[in-house]
Amino acid sequence: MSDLLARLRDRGWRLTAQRRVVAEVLDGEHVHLTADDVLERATARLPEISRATVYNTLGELVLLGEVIEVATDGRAKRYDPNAHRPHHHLVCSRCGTIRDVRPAGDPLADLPAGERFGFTLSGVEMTYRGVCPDCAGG
Amino acid sequence: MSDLLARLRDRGWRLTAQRRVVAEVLDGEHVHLTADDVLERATARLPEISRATVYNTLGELVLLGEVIEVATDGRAKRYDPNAHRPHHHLVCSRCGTIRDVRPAGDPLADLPAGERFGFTLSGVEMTYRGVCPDCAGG
DNA sequence: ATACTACGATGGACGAAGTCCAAGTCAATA
DNA sequence: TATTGACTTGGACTTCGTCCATCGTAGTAT
Ligand SMILES: [Mn+2]
Ligand SMILES: [Mn+2]
Ligand SMILES: [Zn+2]
Ligand SMILES: [Zn+2]
Repeated sequence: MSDLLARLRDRGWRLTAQRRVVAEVLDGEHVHLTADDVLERATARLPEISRATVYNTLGELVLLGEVIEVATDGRAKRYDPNAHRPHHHLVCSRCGTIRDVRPAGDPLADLPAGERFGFTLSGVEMTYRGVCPDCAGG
Repeated sequence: MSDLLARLRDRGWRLTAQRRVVAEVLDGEHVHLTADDVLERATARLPEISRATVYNTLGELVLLGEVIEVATDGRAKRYDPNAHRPHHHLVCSRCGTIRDVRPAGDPLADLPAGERFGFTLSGVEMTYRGVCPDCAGG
């Protein structure tokens, strides 16, 4: 995490209180916050931060490859700091909780040539759906 | 397609000109239109149709399992009439074209128990990304 | 330490996508 | 052909996100 701030400084980022707070809020495992979640938590630490700055900072982190945008539903995008180890997502259909998962196998290789329509493939996103233990009443 | 209208009538649907037109517009292979696309094409056939009716009808078709909602990006949802044979999607990163694809293997089975976090799995969506032949300049 | 300045922050207007509602219309039935 | 409840309509509203003119400040130079 302070690694993150160091990387950003190296890339010429001006280290402002706002950017620091957004980076702090995004720290952790299985973190998939909406921009408004980030704004809310950032505001708790730095009351005068603005919505525009949260969006700006998130957008920059995405461009730098430090954060991944996840769109598991038609609602607000989620921002995922776990950008350095590729993974997929498991989403609870009831409460929306999202977990990071790593399926076995190579899904890219599983797309036969006859099903590629001449595309040059670059990646694949998988969204597993299910019901989490809490929502199943276990 | 007229199968569709028959199924809908059987399920107690009132067969209006608007619903007929929406169903017609959604006919075909590799069809993934936004609600506004549907509205535009429906308006060409039935000028007085309203946006609300397009959304209402699409929503009903989704509930009935006749159409699938596809959210491949953070933009407008796409509506896919190919609901009866399960498939995944291949999306061009440049132009946004979407093709239906059927990867080999069973991606659900590829999620190890240790990666399921106690969830009861119900399905998985895969979005392959790449560049289509047209956009690659071939 | 102080001044400078370009980069970043701000808030509010704007836009895109989608939902909701009260009032009017019409498909199906008798 | 009369009836009626389901369907349609336009517009207001909500949510999510972008844009922009202006202000503030982090980093640098002196
Ligand atoms: Mn994740
Ligand atoms: Mn499809
Ligand atoms: Zn849950
Ligand atoms: Zn393309």
